[in-house]
Amino acid sequence: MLLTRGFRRAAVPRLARRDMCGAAARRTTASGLVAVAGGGASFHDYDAAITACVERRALKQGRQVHAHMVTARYRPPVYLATRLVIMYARCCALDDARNVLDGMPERNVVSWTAMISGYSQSGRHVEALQLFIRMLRAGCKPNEFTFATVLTSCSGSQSIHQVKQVHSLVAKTNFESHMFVGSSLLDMYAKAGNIQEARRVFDMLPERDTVSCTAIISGYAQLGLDDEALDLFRQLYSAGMQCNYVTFTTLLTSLSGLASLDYGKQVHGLILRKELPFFVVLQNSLIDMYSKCGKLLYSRRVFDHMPQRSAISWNAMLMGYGRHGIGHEVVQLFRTMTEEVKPDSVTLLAVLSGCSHGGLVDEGLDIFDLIVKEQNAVLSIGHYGCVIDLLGRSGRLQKALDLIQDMPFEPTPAIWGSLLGACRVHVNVSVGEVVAQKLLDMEPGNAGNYVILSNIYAAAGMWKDVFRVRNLMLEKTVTKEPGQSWIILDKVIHTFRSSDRLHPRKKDIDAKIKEIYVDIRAAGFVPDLSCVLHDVDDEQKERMLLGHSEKLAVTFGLMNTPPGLTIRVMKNLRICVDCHNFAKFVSKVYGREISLRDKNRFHLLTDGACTCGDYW
DNA sequence: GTAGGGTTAG
Repeated sequence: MLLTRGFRRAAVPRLARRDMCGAAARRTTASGLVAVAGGGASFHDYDAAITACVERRALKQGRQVHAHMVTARYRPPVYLATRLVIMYARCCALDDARNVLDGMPERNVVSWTAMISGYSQSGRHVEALQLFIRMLRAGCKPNEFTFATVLTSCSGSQSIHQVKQVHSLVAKTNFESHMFVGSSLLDMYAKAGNIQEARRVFDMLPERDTVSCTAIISGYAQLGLDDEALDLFRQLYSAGMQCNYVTFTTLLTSLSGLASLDYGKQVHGLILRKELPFFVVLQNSLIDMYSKCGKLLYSRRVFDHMPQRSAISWNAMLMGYGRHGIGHEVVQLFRTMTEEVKPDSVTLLAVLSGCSHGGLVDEGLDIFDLIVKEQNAVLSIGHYGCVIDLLGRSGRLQKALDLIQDMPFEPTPAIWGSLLGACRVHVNVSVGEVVAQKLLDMEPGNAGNYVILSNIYAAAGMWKDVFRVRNLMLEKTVTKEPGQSWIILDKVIHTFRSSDRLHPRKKDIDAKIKEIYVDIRAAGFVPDLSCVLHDVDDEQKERMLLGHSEKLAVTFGLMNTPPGLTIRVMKNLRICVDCHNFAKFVSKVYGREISLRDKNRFHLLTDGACTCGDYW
């Protein structure tokens, strides 16, 4: 039989077979398949041919082998039919795989699992789970392979109630402590947001490998528990964990969140020393990490040295420039990008938001028009949000309002919020009132909206309305996500919350902040009392403003770093107007550069001015 | 024979 010419399977040890099949396949598929057309092939011929197709993801040849079986009226035994399912599934021909599976008179656990895995790997998680249920109904007992696959689909489909059911099945069959099943299981819990349960599964694993360790670290990272992710990494690393590029990629995500430049550099060094082969994903993480740590030049260095880049690499770099308010670099890099790679929807988002943050209104709008016209791009509400931001920033508030009403999405509070912010900057009462009304209806408990509306009235000198709105606000119960700021000194993270009493050097900080206050008031600083949401007298408001977390962090930085060094402070929310102004004065009076990273962007404050141009 | 963790944006 020419199909497997020069290759005798029985003589080959099992372990070597896979490679031999590959080699045999390369030698035989092209000529062998043609030669086989006339004669009857045996089990071994079919097996070798299918194996070759699986290895090479050769769908066309696979179909030929399958067709050959049909014409030869060869009824494949369970083993061979299963191999066909695997072949089709690996080649992403899921419907063909399913046809073979459905046509099988008998199925075993491998056939079912291969099909489930096919669905799972193509992201068709619901179908994967449905098939798993059919498998159980058919009386087939799942094994560790099945569970590892099904659990992946559980995290993918985010069906919380199925999670528990599958888990209890896993526990019943004693696969909970199987390495693959266990890491799938903990990953599933982590992705469902239940990190405690994920940790419990992880702690119960009798053995741990790189994947299970990475999975649990990634669990913390995905939930934004960056501190915990870093801690756990350090713990596992000193206990001898082996890292690979996925581990580092995950870890870098958390370091980006923390903006921990020192650790970031250290991990980068670790990666270089390991002499890992080139991975685009890992380099992308490095670009993002340096950009979120405020070191855009390092990002660019990584970017420039990449032998290959994906769209994500470009996007990460574009977002970096945008985050730092360097609009012209965004536009320039975008132009270079279009010569090399096809931009995707995230690219457009990056460019638009970059133009907005960098103040390049017309450029941003031009690019938007161009892309919409030329590329028939699929636009998300995020894209509209950016354009509304651009229009708002340039003062074209009515146009922005029209766009909100015309766009094919229901506007979200974030969309209205961005326009309301623009109304405050450009003091537009008429549009502001319309927008605010929408927002107050949608989220009556959000104090921020009342504050901005009252600020608009105040800027327009409409004091009666100011009081009306503030009274309205006090009637509603308001909850706010607690703001916190942090600064990293000597690899120690110092976190501050508003009016924090927990820091061990609280007294020193208080004394220093009062000293600063005197200095900057003398230089012309005026506190913005409208930033205080509570109904208290002005003196109390001033005191509360001084308790804001970003001021505490900046003060702590001023106390503990030598002159000339940039003070780098991070905040989990958008920075407050009064604190922004405070930082401006500090930068001027003390001649210190201050870098403030808020939820959306960097503010680099030098000599009393900020790179955001006071619009954020 | 079938299996687990990862990058930009939100």
